[in-house]
Amino acid sequence: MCPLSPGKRTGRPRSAAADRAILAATRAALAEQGWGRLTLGDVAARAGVAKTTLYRRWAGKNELVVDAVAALFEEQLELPDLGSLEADIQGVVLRFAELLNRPETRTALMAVIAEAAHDDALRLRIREAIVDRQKHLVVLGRKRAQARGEIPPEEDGAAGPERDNLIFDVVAGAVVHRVMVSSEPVDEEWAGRLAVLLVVGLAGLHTAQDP
Amino acid sequence: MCPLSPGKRTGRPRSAAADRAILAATRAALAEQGWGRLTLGDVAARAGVAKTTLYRRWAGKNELVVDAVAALFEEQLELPDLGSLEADIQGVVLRFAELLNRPETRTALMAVIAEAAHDDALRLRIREAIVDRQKHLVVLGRKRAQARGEIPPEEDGAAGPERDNLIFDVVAGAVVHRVMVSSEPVDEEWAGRLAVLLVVGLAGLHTAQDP
Amino acid sequence: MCPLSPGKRTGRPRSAAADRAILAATRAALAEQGWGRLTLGDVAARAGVAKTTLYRRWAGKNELVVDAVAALFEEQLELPDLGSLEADIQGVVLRFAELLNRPETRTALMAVIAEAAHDDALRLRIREAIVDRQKHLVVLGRKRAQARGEIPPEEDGAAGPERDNLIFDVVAGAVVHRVMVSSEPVDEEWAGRLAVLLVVGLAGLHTAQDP
Amino acid sequence: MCPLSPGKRTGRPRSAAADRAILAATRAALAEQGWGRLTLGDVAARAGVAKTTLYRRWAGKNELVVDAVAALFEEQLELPDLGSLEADIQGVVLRFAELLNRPETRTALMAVIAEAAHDDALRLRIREAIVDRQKHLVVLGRKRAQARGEIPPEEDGAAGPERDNLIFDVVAGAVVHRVMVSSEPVDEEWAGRLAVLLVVGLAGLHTAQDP
DNA sequence: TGATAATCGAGACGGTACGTCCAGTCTTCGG
DNA sequence: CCGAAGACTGGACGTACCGTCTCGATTATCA
Repeated sequence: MCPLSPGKRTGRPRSAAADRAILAATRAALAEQGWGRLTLGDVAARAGVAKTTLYRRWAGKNELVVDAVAALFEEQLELPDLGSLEADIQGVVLRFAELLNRPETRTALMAVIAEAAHDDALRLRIREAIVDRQKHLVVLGRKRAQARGEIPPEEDGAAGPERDNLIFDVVAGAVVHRVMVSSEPVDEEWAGRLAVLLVVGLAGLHTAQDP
Repeated sequence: MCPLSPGKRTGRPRSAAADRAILAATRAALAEQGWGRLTLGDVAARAGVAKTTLYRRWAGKNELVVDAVAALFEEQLELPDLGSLEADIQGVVLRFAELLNRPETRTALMAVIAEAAHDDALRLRIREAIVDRQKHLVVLGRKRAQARGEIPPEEDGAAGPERDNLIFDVVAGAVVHRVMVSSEPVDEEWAGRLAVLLVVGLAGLHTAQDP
Repeated sequence: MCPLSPGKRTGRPRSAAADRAILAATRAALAEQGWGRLTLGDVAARAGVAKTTLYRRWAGKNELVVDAVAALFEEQLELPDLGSLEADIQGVVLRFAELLNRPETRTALMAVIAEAAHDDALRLRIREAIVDRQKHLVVLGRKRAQARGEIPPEEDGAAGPERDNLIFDVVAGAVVHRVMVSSEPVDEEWAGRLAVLLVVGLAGLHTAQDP
Repeated sequence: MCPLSPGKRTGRPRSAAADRAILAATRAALAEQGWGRLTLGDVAARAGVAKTTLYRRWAGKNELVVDAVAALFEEQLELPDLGSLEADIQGVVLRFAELLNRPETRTALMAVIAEAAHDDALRLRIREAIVDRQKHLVVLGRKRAQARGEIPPEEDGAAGPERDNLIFDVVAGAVVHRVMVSSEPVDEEWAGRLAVLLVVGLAGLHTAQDP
């Protein structure tokens, strides 16, 4: 997630403040203009930095924006323990939606995902910086539910992780789609319905798979 | 889904052939170059049309691409009648995933959604041209299932449409997320699991709501 | 100087009013925008006429403007008989300068001359429509002066017409240069000095040629 | 006569070579294509320079062409010392006519003058870059003639400069008119006649003014 | 009284150039 | 060596006109 490796040790050292200013400026510009109108010249100007400095540290728009966005996800997402699987899901859905409604995240996340559609390296970078952190929450939630006895303990085999992935895609996908495409609010009611759907459906998956 | 409204009746009428050629050229260019390298000049040249003609009908890249992609959804997305709700869902999921794996759709859809994050008019256009058509499938699927007796008939109230919207966001969101973010294949097995999750979870929603 | 030949006799006849409106609109637009920003679309709009109508009658910008300008010179220039060659010259210089100070003439005349720099047909058209009419004044003025006995009568040979041409170029050229390039006023004083210069110089030419 | 003022001192300095290449390319393109077909894109390409560079230094076609042509006047127009006022005038007239017969000058000079008819800034630029240099020749010629005793020494008052201006407008105007409008050759004979007219007329002006 | 024919308005069409903007690189100065 | 400033090439942008065309609607003369 860091800029291009500095590597050398002689000469004037790079300003760490500049790095922070650039990333902040990137987020601000992105929120205002969107990906398509985001210009590196504008970012540099906002950060009070020369374009040269910017290009010395990042290879291009994509890399810069991914780094800028990754910081947003760094500490925002954690799984609250609300006593039941259904409540936990509802809680994390609400948190995630809240994150997606902040204009900087809203624009930035979709922009990098879109750009990743034809850029494998960028996709990998997104996975490491953002997605894997989220996916971890699913595993954690499942383990808690198993500990509570809400769902049966892990059977050995590929079915478990596959189920985790399905849950992850459903939760993240549904929230993103609701917010970005349907552009309707993710409130407690909607989140509750999604949670019910998942908990009940998840039980159905278990019985369907190992009868 | 159509270009900017003509509205008048005098003067030389717009060539319908040009419309078709432009949309086809847009899809071809999109598949070859990707969103970032797509130039309207190139599209015009491929379509054998002047740039002016293109700008006379669409306000910009985004609007053009939405219309170009919408046509794909029109012809590709229909609900197969496979005998059961679960099979129907599985079928439409597979079709949708196939559509999302085409390079033109893959690249275009996410890019316009990202751009729509800060452009209300574009979001509206996407909704009309693409999303509403997809949502119609959900309604159709529910009615078929009710006719088959798989789910209880419509109760009056807001709960029905809300449930449709939830289903829609879950199906579309999960497929998009699986393909674009997790970048893992949507095969029959995954689609089957998602279908089970939904059918079972949907039943749970009914019992949870009107016990 | 007229529009393209109609030639036929059946069908709807061309509107004579349109012709006048177009020429007037051309002069107006030319005065406001200058040659470089003069657009035929604008002329058509001002004249309340379709572009088609305009192109049906004139082959292009040049032809249209020459015709539009020629009308200005049609009846504006005549030689006042003020009793002496010097006074006549002063008078015609003042009239010509006044014509050149009207914004429509100012812009239009120079524009067509400039365009004629690389268009022989246009130069010919200008000569016939505008220049020859002016040159006639020189001949007329000389004859009057000879009748008054101010200058010796015509000797046979090429020297006479050559001298007329010189006078013509000097008078017309000096006025145009004063107005357009030096952009200083052509007042009675300046016109008077030019007249003296010419009358005295002209006498010098006679004695220099036939001693 | 120079491009837009730079003013600052930091950053990469402007390439002087680019300036020369652009002006040369402008003259070449002008000679080949004429004013109407002169394209700034073409000029840039000929000069091996990006269009941006061109627009960074000149505000438009007119300004660029004025500067490009001004260089020609700089090197071509000087006053030969041929021993007498009459011979000097004849000489400079022939040189000026030769300059006006070059296709690049012919086309360019009239076009910018025409455009200046409704553009004060452009008129000023022409004056500074071209006209004042020519006018200087008149002053120089008069001083030489006074030194030779051909015309009386300067009397104090406004009459002197006014007379210079008259001479200037007559010489420049007559030559331009002969070449551009009458389109007849400026040969030694014609130039000689003009010189006689001026020298004799000039003397007449002196006696008419201070008898 | 129609038929025929050229006109009219409106405005879309293929083109060409425009002048602007941005990406990414390079060059200079100063710290 | 770093950083700010800013000029550089290159290429797409969206706009403006050009001169042509295709319409439907007039308006004349000829049959």
